[in-house]
Amino acid sequence: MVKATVSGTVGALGDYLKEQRTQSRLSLRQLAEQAGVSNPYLSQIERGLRKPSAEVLQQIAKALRISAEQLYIRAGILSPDDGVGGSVELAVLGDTGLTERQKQSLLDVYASFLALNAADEALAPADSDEPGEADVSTALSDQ
Amino acid sequence: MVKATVSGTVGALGDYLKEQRTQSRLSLRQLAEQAGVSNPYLSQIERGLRKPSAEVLQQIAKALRISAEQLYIRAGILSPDDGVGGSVELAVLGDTGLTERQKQSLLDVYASFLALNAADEALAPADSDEPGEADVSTALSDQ
DNA sequence: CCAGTGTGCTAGCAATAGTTAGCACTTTGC
DNA sequence: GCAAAGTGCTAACTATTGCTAGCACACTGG
Repeated sequence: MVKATVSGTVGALGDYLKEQRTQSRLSLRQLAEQAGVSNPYLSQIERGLRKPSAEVLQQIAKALRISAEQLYIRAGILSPDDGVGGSVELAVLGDTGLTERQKQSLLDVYASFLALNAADEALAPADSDEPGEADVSTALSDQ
Repeated sequence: MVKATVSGTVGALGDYLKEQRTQSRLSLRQLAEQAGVSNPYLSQIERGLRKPSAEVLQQIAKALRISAEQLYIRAGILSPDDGVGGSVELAVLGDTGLTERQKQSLLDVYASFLALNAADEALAPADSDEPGEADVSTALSDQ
């Protein structure tokens, strides 16, 4: 079964989209209705046969509670560090949806990752690619 | 001269777009070339006659060094504090010091926090049955 | 005065986004 | 066993995107 993507990148978007949808336990029709598009069309987007318009993509992202920009990035359409090079610390601290403790925890984890990588790099340089599907999906204990 | 906006919101996007372009001292053709679209088309977008596709909008935003999400928000298409806690996601995804798996983990934790708070705030469990029992420390040690 | 180049805009066409109607398959309940 | 309602997909059509060619106006400098 060959994959019939219209143009490389779109397939990735569709895959990510579907992944997010199923993870949200939404049926194709449900998401389609929430996003205000027809279900066949959403189906085609997920299979990479169509490229959604800006408005449609926005609606879908909204329905999935994710950023459209993130959708682009994850789909490989937009390079992560183009004009949007916001620092993680600032973004986290400025987030109004997090408590102070949560911010602290998040930044601790972030710092740990960076430290870990720094140590790694010292030992074995030249690491860049990995097919990461690290689904932690953890509901942590109360913060 | 009838006001010829295709649909309310688009006009706003066009206005903001033009504002950004002139502010960057770019001619219509210059921006069009940088964004990889034709100048007549860009013109039409600015006047609210056409709604650009997701890809085109992204290219334009990139050429203007602004976020497409910002474009949406400023144009009034997307409400600022909607589903878009996006800046954290963007910052994390754009961080070159993290591996993909680490980004995923971090964002999962972040999402968990948000979900937790949302549930709290609404005082409505609205639970969707979380399978994972992992914990921050687990996510950490395993990267 | 008029070629040359810059600006943005209009017209008309080709490609494709997004639609409604309906098929095939699976599960649920009577 | 089979209606009913769920899932996703195909097909044919309309509406819109985004293109190329070219116009009208302003500003240069020869």
